Amino acid sequence: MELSKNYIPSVTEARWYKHWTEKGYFKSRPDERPPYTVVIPPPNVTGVLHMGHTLNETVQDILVRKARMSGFNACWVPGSDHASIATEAKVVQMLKEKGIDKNELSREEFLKYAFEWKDKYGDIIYNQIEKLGCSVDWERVTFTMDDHYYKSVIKVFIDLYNKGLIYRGARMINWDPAAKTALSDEEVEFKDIIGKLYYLNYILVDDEGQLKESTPNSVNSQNAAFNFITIATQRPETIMGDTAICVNPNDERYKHLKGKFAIVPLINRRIPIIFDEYVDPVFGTGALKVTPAHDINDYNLGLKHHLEVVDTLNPDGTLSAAAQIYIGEDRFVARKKIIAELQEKGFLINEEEYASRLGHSQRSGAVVEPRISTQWFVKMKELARPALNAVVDGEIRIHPGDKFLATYKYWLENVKDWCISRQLWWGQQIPAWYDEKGNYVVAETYEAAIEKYKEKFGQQLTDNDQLKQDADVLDTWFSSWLWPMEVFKGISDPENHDINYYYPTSVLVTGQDIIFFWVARMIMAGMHYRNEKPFSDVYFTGMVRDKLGRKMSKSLGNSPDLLQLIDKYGADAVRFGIMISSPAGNDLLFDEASLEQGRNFNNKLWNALKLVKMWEGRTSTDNTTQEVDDNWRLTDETKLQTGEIEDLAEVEKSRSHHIAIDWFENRLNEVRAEVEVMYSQFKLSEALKSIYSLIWDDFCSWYLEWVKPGFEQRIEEEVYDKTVWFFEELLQMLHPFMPFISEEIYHLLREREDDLCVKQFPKIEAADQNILAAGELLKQVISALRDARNKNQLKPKETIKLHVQSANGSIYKNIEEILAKQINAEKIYHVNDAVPNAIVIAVEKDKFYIECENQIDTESLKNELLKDLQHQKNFLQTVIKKLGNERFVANAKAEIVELEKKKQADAEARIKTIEETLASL
RNA sequence: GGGAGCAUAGCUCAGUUGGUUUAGAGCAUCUGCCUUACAAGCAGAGGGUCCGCGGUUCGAACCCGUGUGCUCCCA
Repeated sequence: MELSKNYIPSVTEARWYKHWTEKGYFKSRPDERPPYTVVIPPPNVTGVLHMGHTLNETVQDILVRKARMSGFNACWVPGSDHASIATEAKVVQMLKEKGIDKNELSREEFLKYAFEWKDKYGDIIYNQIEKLGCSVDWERVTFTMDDHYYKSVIKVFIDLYNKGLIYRGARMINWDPAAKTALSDEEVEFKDIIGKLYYLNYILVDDEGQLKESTPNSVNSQNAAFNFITIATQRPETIMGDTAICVNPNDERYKHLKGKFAIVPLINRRIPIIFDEYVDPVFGTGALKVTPAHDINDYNLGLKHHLEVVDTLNPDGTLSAAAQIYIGEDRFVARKKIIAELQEKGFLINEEEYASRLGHSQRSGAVVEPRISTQWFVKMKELARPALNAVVDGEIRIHPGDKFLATYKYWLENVKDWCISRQLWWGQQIPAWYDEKGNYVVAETYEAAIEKYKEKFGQQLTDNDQLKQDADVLDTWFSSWLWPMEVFKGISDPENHDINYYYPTSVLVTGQDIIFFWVARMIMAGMHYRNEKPFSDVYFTGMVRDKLGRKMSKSLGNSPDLLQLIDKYGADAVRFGIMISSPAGNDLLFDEASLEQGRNFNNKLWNALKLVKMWEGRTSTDNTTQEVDDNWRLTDETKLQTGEIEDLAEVEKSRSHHIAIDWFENRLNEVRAEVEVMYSQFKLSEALKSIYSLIWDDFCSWYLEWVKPGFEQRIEEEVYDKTVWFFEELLQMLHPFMPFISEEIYHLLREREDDLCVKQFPKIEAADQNILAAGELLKQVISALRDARNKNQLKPKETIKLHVQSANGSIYKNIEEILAKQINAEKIYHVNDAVPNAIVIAVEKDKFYIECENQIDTESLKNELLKDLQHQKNFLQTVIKKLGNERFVANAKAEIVELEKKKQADAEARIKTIEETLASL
């Protein structure tokens, strides 16, 4: 079979994904194996997968594939989220472009458009998940608005309401004037701004001071007929909502104002001066205007002092009739006009810059208004306690823990009630039913509501129109917090087989930005409804940034298109690129260069395949070592004794191949163990690096070169078989990270029935440290000799004669063949004395002499050796100093002292070698 | 304002209970190679005041204090 020059991902990827799904490898049904369950953090249906998702899905796929290959019944549930606010905004926008006004549609008509939208974008997302190679169970796709899901959300709402954990009430909430809905505290993002502090004069009047017709509604600084109190405010446009001025009771400046009143500029409302320690006398003028309808702190003050609440804003952010002036104008426009008027009329006496933070809606970006509004809330305190304990007690482990544990704890310990109603249509409609007077009952259906109403209010309703359902829907997170349960129908059918088998799930992989929105609340819901954690481990990935460290955003245009990347580099390379630069929990700086590295790695694997395939038909069975037996690793000496082989010289020739095989097998075991530890610590990037290096450096650069037969030469069958086997093992290790190419090469290496995708990992054998050390020494010697060739300008094609002077010459005799091949030596001699007129190299205790025709630059050789000598002597010095320190010898552990002694001996031996080498020059 | 985290090679990061041959990797850089798997490659090299200062210790990249700089969360 002819293999292409380079690996071409596009063809193989589609073919293998189809094969895997046809074979049903990703399908999971409960069985006797232990489950490994992962639920996808549902991407919302508003868009396409961005690089953050790509990282996230890749991490999950690696964990799931690894589990599937390690004896677990792996189940990865895909799905998507209806994303109430975001989707509704997009649908409204889409309708607008079609010339349709949402307000002219009925709820049902609007939802029809929304579901069309969902089908379109849901499919785009699923297509991308597939292209990326994600091994999700496609028969378990769940959407948060699916019928069973919808019903379970309603069921939970009713249940929590009946338990008194959900209530309805008028509270200060965050209002999004663009989306015209309430938001939860978590949906508000604060941004630093440079605002202004405006100093305003309010005219003071006595308590009986009814405003007379003649009272001016302007003051001039020259006009001294009035007394004033000066307040400082950031929001002069809210003065029409002022219902008091508050000062600190201990503030001497204002003590005389007890019982006095002030007049709100422009609208002439008379408001009391109140006293409360809440006010900081140092801030501004020490006098605070109180606007209960538009500030949470003012609202609390208002409750305490029984102040009137005047809401001067409409839901869309324009001024309401209650504002009396600039009615219907946008809050920001009105603000400018009010400032101008205040200035003109002399009320504004000063303004200064002021650093502040302004709340923005996470979804619409609009500046959020604090607003009194009647909404539905979840009482969080009671739900929070078990969720806190689950993490604090270590039942749920967070990775990386040190970073997020404190954040998690703080939030739960200071949790506030959760506003869950949204003034939208896209979502689960709140199951509350009202009569004309506003009395309500909570029930699943209209019929049930009628019954409930009768019970609660003792009234028989005769006419169907008498109860109306709440028009609002629930916060999307109020549905997502049930995700790990309801994807297995754990809420709608709590005792079913699936939920009992798959729950709790194994690991949740998600972004750290939704720790409160989602993670904490899922734990609450899980603890409440199943009395069991929803997952054992939480793995937080970092944020994907561009290579300059900037957040990826549409406006910067620095967010690449996933499908284009896959087209250009292949899915494996994308997965490789994003994982190799993704240290656990840290932000990753995305650079296409790492995808290129992934593509190059594909190619390296491909070429290794080509090399091995070249040997396929060239195996030789004409050798004493042809029989591969279980004891093939026994030393030849042992075999001699047992009579298995009769003559050592006979096997000498293949000896070096055995060393290569021996070494690589142990190296494989060593890395397998390392990778296993990294998996358990979620250090996936590190694991990939280890596998990458094992394949590229150890397998391709060293092992394959060591066993490579000469031009037109045959390869021993045992060596060939072992090589193919090693290759397979490497592909298996790589498979969770790069599933497509590993499967492809696995099948090209050898005709076979099975698939790598579900091949089970072997038991990890311990690595023999002595063999590993021998391999390292060989590599070290080869590198040193190649370096010497380089430095002495020996062309790669020029052959050399190598003389080895070692007290332990047999070591080098055994690896002579490899050594000669690797440094292009035509002949290797073993000597007992220095060889004159040669390039000398000292490695550990051994000396090497390169005999060649070039003029030898003794001077630079000498310098090189002197430099090394100095280094060794300095090192020896520090060791001797340490050992000479009585307190070190007395206090340090015995093995540490022993180690230092060994260091000393080794350094002394190296120094001796170098000195002898120098003497021979 | 409160809290958390980080600072190691040009860049991105490892570095285990403080002792692992006077600090490692990948990428980038430099040198030499079109060597019959691979130039998307091969061989080799250079590169560090472990942020500054002080302390604990026989011994500190690691522990403590402090300063500086960056990032994030919360009000």
